Amino acid sequence: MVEELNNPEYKELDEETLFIVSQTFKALADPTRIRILHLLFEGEFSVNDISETLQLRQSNVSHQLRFLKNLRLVKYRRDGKSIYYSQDDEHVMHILQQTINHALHY
Amino acid sequence: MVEELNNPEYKELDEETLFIVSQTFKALADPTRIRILHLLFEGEFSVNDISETLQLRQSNVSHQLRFLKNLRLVKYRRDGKSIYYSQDDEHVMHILQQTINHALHY
DNA sequence: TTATCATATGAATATATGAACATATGAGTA
DNA sequence: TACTCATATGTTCATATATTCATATGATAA
Repeated sequence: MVEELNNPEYKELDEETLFIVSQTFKALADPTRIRILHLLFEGEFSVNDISETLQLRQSNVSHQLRFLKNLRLVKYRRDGKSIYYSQDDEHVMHILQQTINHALHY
Repeated sequence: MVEELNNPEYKELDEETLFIVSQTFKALADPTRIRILHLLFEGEFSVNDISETLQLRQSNVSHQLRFLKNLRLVKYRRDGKSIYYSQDDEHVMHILQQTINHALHY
């Protein structure tokens, strides 16, 4: 049997997986997006709600939401003139929650 | 009782937590660092091992390891002329593993 | 149908990041 | 001690990213 430390059979991650994983973490790597997702733990919010609660420019919020929407981390629905955003990826939100808790307790 | 969507009691994350969390995810948000950490699932490797296995410049590996070391995601020990790196944060490595598996199955 | 309001988009800019090269460092060993 | 080798560091460059301002879009309500 071959030694683990010198294992010639090591299988690298394929490029697509690498891309998906890095993109996922990139979404969580920015303080503004973390603040938005953290707010969405509480429920559903319009762009304006988010903008006012977090004191961020409307366009900034909109740009970040587009990013999160492209990765399917959030979903939205229209109600009247407003568009309400909410979380749409349990797995990623769980990881965020875990990591926040981890950070809070150290 | 106040409506959830308009909750005046919402507690934002404090700045330090926000920083730690974003830094942690930043470490995992780059394909090169993911490849290095993924390799470290297999055990302990010298800078040269990593450089050769992953076909990366020595200085690039060294820079990335410093980043990971600053966040205490890896540790090292010297043996002879080489320095061997290994994982040093179970929690983060677990999250990486989870997310890789998640990506692989979708 | 038109006006209005909420949201999205585009362009510009400042900053952050990743990778490369050249070279310094410093422990091990001859 | 002096040399060598593995690793670390400083600098530079190209690219990516976050944010802002100005404006477009498009659905709703008058």
